[in-house]
Amino acid sequence: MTKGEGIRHMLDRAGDKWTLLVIGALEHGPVRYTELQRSIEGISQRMLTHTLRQLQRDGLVVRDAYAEVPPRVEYALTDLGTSLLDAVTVLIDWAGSHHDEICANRVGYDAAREE
Amino acid sequence: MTKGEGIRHMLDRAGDKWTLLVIGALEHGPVRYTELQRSIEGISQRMLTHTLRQLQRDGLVVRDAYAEVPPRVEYALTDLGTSLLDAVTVLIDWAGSHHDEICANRVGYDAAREE
DNA sequence: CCGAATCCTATACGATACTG
DNA sequence: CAGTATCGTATAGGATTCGG
Repeated sequence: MTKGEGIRHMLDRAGDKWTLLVIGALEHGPVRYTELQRSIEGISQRMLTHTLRQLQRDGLVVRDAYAEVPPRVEYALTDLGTSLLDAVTVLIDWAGSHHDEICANRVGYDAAREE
Repeated sequence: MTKGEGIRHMLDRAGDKWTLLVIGALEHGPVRYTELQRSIEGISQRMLTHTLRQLQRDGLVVRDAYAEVPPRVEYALTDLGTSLLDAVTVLIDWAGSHHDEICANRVGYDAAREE
């Protein structure tokens, strides 16, 4: 596989708005549907469900439903999902380290355009 | 910064369709505009220019124009851009390693839905 | 050769309402 | 509690054309 294909493939899975946030929310073990919705600020039911289905389909997340009253459904990372989280952590750390620098660059760039 | 914010911030820079591909294309030193367009398969002029401007603004890429005939413009990664490329490489490798596995999972998932 | 400007479309996403 | 269904919108991005 070429480098370009690798990047494209990765972005197809993780490039949307919520996928990485959902994976991040599952970092510490199984989480219930409602708990996910609370912990991921701003996500709608529609997108939470949709994102979870995508992740299930790719084998990154497993869904476990318990026949109880009230119903309980838990989602958890598979080994594959965990390995993606590890890989993504590097990028998250980079973003955290350089956030201020990038913001400063933007301010400088925009200021230069206005002259 | 929380983990959620870190993920969101990273995706705001790199989550679009072309950013990481452009950065990847600049891996081995300065590249001319037309050369970039050739090496990044499928990119339109509009998106190449737009993506380069974004990267310039964030300080990830520098633009060098030479007053020659014919005109020559070269783009290159800054140190910041190079550091992002390093962080992204981990994710590219992950995608390459697990591409087949994910495809197989999808086939299995879809087959199960059709029963 | 290196773009900018315009037009157009697909789709990702949010809001809302409803169900087992 | 854990979803599904429907609708409306915003925007990313492609195609095309024109300019320095």
